[in-house]
Amino acid sequence: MNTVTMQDVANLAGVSNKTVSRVINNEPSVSPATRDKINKIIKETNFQPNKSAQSLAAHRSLLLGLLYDNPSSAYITGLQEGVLKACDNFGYGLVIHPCDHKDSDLLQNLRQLIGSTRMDGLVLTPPLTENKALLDFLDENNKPHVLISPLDQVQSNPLVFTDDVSAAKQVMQFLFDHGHKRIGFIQGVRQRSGTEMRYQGYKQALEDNGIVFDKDLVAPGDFTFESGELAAQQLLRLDKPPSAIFASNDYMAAGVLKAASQLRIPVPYELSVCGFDDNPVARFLTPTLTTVQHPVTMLAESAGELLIRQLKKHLEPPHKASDIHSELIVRESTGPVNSQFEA
Amino acid sequence: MNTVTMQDVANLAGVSNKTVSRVINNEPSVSPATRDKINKIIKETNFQPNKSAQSLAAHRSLLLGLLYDNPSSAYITGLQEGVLKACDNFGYGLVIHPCDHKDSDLLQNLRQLIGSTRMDGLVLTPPLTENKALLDFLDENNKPHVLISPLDQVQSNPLVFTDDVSAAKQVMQFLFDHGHKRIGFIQGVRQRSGTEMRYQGYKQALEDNGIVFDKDLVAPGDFTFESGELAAQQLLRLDKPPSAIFASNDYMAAGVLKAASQLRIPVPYELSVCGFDDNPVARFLTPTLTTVQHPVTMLAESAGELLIRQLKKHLEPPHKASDIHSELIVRESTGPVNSQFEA
DNA sequence: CTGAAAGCGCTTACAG
DNA sequence: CTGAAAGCGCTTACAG
Repeated sequence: MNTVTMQDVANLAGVSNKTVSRVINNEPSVSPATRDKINKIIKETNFQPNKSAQSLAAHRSLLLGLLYDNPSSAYITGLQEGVLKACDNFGYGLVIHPCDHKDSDLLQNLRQLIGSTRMDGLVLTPPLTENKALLDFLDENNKPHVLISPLDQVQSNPLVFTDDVSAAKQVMQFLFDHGHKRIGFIQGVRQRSGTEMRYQGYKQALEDNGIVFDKDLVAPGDFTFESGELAAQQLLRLDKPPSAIFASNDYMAAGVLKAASQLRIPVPYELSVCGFDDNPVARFLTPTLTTVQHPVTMLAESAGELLIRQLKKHLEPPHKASDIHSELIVRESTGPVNSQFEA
Repeated sequence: MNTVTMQDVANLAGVSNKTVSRVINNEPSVSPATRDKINKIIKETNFQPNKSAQSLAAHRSLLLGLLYDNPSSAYITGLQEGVLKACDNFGYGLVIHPCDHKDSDLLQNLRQLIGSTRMDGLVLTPPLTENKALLDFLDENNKPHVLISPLDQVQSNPLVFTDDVSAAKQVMQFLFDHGHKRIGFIQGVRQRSGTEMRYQGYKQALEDNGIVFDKDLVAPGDFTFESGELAAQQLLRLDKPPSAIFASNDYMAAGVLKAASQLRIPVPYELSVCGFDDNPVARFLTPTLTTVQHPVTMLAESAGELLIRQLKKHLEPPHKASDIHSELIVRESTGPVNSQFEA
């Protein structure tokens, strides 16, 4: 296939390979004329530097690692798309690594992976972002890493984050605006920052609207469909059931739709349902789900860029963090209280 | 991190680096004693060969490429999981490459990708497996590739396949067994082998059961939710509507559920619905969807192994193809004709 | 069964 | 602004 080497280009241009190297790496101190000539030859010959040779000589792999442990395929492919975009833009390759955050061999496997790929840096996603042992391990081994995560406290690591508190408040405000006052809430897995932030958003929105918090309207969940179904059964069987349920993610919201169907409660006429994440499932349900779009691809691209900037000394220093906004997506599963929509 | 080199291991073992190389690559003609001693030192020092050096010296990247253009995230992550497993087992890395099979720059982008990564071989999935120009391009550039695809004709390329005809027949047989005689069918994108095979399965099953084919019961679709909804509306408004609808994939089956809901036709009491693929959405719908599990992870692992065998001369020659079976998953959306289930 | 020499295609550190 | 030399850590081709 492409077997042109840097030396070939250098010979054609009548310069040393070092000068070609300078052009490839965008180093300064090459005369414009020389640079142009070399670039022209690179284009003509379709020269592409050999990554293995670059890595070996420069003691860096030009590889980024992407670590995740998430049950949502849509989240994973969104992540990959974003990080790949950043990698492509800066000449990096990507090593994907699905893992199990509860596996006791996690660190051992990771040590193996890093040892064999020599990846230059990593992008981490929840719940791995909350694994102290993992973060310490990366620090000790001097592997730069950027986290993608809801921001719930000051972090010592570079971070790309969403503000899940305000996103949850948006959902609540939408429901208030449609006349709902008794709004149920289904929590996610405990001790995950996103879980806590969405719950805070729920509570703050109640307070901002002068509605007294009622702990009976809060049901536990673990982000699974089944837990959403159970939680909804609990909420809908209350003496004074809610007129709307806000689930901390879309899988649980799908479970709410199922529970409502079994209890013969028509959505959205007697119950409004909201989710979180804008998982594709939200579009395929009947009725379709009102939810919050989680801008995972943009987050991932930012995270990739942030990481690469850290790795490249001659680029500006990394931003400490960046905030990307979520967006409310209104669909059929929500409506005014006791709405009289046509069937 | 791990900065032990082959030379370090050789020095510790009192042999030349060539001998260590032989052990690492499982080459024959090393005395058992020497091999054991070297393996022991490798373990103690936690030595892992530098991939960049291996690639550079051996003129191969030890990288596999995975190409896909599929709207289903679950399909993509399933693929990746399988190919990654094969890669891990044989010391290969994986380069993932989402692409657009309708993009006119497809080949140009691919040329770029292959040139920059030097990937040793590729795994292709539909619809890329049916892109003649792409396959020719890979042949011309001498890049081994394995296809994952339904098998509808003799293929010149190594292939891992499912038999979608018999899988579709399984679905039909299940419906016949429950008394259905008028069964609607929603087709997928034209000229894709899976589409044609599932349709063949539908027709063959009718014939095998002595039921006359009725073209009014077949509606076109394109694998999207929306197309399934439209097709179902068409079928359900027939003078003699079907008592069951078999959609060529789960997204379209989800659309059928929506259409049924809007037409106030209760599923499964007055209509049974079947899909194909066992996409996660099938579990989250209400009612849950009866479908055919597409064993994509197993297919992908087989494809990866097949490809690696081709690349390694000292392993046995590649099997020409292998067949992996699909499995029917029965869920709530199907039942006997006019079933009187409890609500 | 084992090893010495050359080389893969780049970058680094230095010199000018 | 440019280049000559050494070297990154392996494999190849050969010799014994």
